[in-house]
Amino acid sequence: MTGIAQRVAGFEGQLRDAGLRMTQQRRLILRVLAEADDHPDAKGIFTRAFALDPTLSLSTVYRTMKVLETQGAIERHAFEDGVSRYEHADQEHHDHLIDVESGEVIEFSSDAIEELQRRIAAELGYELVRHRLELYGRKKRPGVRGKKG
Amino acid sequence: MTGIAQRVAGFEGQLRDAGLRMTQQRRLILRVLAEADDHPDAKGIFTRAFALDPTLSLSTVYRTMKVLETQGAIERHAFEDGVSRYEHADQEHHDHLIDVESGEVIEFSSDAIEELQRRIAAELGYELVRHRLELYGRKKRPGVRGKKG
DNA sequence: ACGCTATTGCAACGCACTTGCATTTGTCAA
DNA sequence: TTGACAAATGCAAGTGCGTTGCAATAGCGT
Repeated sequence: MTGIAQRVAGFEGQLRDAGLRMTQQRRLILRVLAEADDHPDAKGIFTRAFALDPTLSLSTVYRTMKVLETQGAIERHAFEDGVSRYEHADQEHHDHLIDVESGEVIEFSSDAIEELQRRIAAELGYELVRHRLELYGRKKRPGVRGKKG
Repeated sequence: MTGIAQRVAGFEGQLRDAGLRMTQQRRLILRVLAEADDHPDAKGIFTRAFALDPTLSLSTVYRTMKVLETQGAIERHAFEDGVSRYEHADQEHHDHLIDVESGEVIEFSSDAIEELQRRIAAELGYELVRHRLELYGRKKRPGVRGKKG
């Protein structure tokens, strides 16, 4: 895993190249994101960041998320409830499985499914640009399999 | 294809069994949905239905969509823009490919991808409950293939 | 240190969707 | 048919997430 400090520093240069500024607020939000191992929404990010700097405002979070997304520093997802959730983007492409009972989000990736999607699009006469795949599942209890359980 | 009239009549019985009423508004919305071959949102359905009966209100459309979904008469999807789109449910399961240029929605289904998803979930220790799969693609121009085109 | 302008906080706004309430209207029983 | 009761409707107000106009603040190059 890359260190948080390096990540933030690296992003600072990226911003500067785009003529943007590395503000206290952006640094703070970036840190919260880097420390997150889940998929928080704007309010969640705000809450965590606000605890560290109570002058932060929610609209700054929204604006910052937009900047970060444009810069490719984070990825935005909207699961079933429709609210935008974020994760930092310094990782391999992956899709998500959501536990329908707990709401827990599990990441996974499958070359087979990526390839299959590309092929399906091709068969329909399309070049695949991107996709959205979410699996919703229920945890299997080990030892219970089949109707006769 | 099933006739619209039968579909509406069939649904009427379904409603009655659930202790609900077949009102003029529901009949009207059902007809609009049956005649739609696209994936309209609530406002789109309202516009089409309003043209046939200008006493209809938008909140009735929203409420009716909820009833229809609960009864399993329609399916709700939310693509990238987040607004809910609807289609009648008397068809096989399918996923969607969205043309990123025109917004056109193409339906497709693939047993291979269904099976693969089930397997992936199983490998993570989950039983697949449902999924959401959307492909976003760009129309391939015939005769242009590869970089040297 | 200075000045330009990006960025911020705040409050107001936009949009999709929901809801409280008084009124209308299916439906079922007589 | 008619009557009555609960379900459904229209309207307007309310939610919730996200955006935006504006005046004040603060990065950053000089």
